[in-house]
Amino acid sequence: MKITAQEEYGLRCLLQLAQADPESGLPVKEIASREGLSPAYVEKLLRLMGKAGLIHSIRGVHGGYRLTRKPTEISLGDVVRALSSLPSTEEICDRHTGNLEHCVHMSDCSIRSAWTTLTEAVGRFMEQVFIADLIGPERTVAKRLHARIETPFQV
Amino acid sequence: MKITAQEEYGLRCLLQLAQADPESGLPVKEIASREGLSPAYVEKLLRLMGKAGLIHSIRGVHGGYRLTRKPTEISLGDVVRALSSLPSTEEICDRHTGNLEHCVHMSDCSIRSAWTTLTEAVGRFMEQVFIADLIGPERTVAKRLHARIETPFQV
DNA sequence: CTAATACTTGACTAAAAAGTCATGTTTTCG
DNA sequence: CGAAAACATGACTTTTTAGTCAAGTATTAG
Repeated sequence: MKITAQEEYGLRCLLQLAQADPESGLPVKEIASREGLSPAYVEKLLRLMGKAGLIHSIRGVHGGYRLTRKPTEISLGDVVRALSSLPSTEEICDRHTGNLEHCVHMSDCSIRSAWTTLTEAVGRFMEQVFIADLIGPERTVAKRLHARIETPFQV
Repeated sequence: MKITAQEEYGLRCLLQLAQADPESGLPVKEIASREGLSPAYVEKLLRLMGKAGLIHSIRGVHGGYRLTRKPTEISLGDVVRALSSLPSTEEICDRHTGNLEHCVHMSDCSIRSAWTTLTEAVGRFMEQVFIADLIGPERTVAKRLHARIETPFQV
């Protein structure tokens, strides 16, 4: 259970766009150099987010990428879904069938309860956090997230 | 952000041990056939959990694997750590440095706040759930987890 | 003491994810 | 109209993760 490379780098690229002038857009090269990534890789990440409708591009000399929506209207969940996927219980059950066609625990699976509980909580978090919330100094952002989502997983 | 195959299958194998007679232990072959996995793969998963000290084995004709601790004393976090790792913020920052030696956001990273918040919540969940909690019918387990962890990520 | 059961290990292969490359298209500046 | 800037894309290579294999060692029943 980890944050994947695509999720991490894709989010960073999107955040660059969110912080750039919304009128002019940002060229791939510029994003790549700001993040220390190869332009080819940044293209690929932007492509994924473009397919998901989060960004669009303008070709030609003064081209570049821009957000299609405001940073207040793009959730962390939107971004992660574009780049890989949020964990979903169905996916786990469908993919992890071992050597058989169906999972042996199909009808009654206690592990499913655990993943569902976890998965739903992670999903809720990701839908409540917006790109706009992630702009600013680290401390400020941390406070903002904690204020928004009080006592996550309270005991 | 997903549950990995190793985490899923490893947990299933451990749960088989938790449900088996603690005196006699369970042979690899038996676990494999109950879960629809290859014996070779089950060996590998058990090896990982053995290294983490969660289980131990007895060789010979009446051998097999057993838990070293009671199911009430093994957390979901213990299992996931043995099989892959819980997401940790340091790991993300160390591994995702792009083409550079250090991450460009080293000194001040707002994304780190988001991953830290999420990561800590997931970690708390995993430490609060024990293998013993996962034994029983799906509905029962679901209720148990929800009762234990009220309104996770409350709005 | 030997055959059968069962764990042990390191090296191997296969599949998926991450990241790159080459080639092409669009737009604008001079 | 070129040349340059910048996006577009499919195929490719590399790396990581998943899963298998072969050749062991330990234990016990007979």
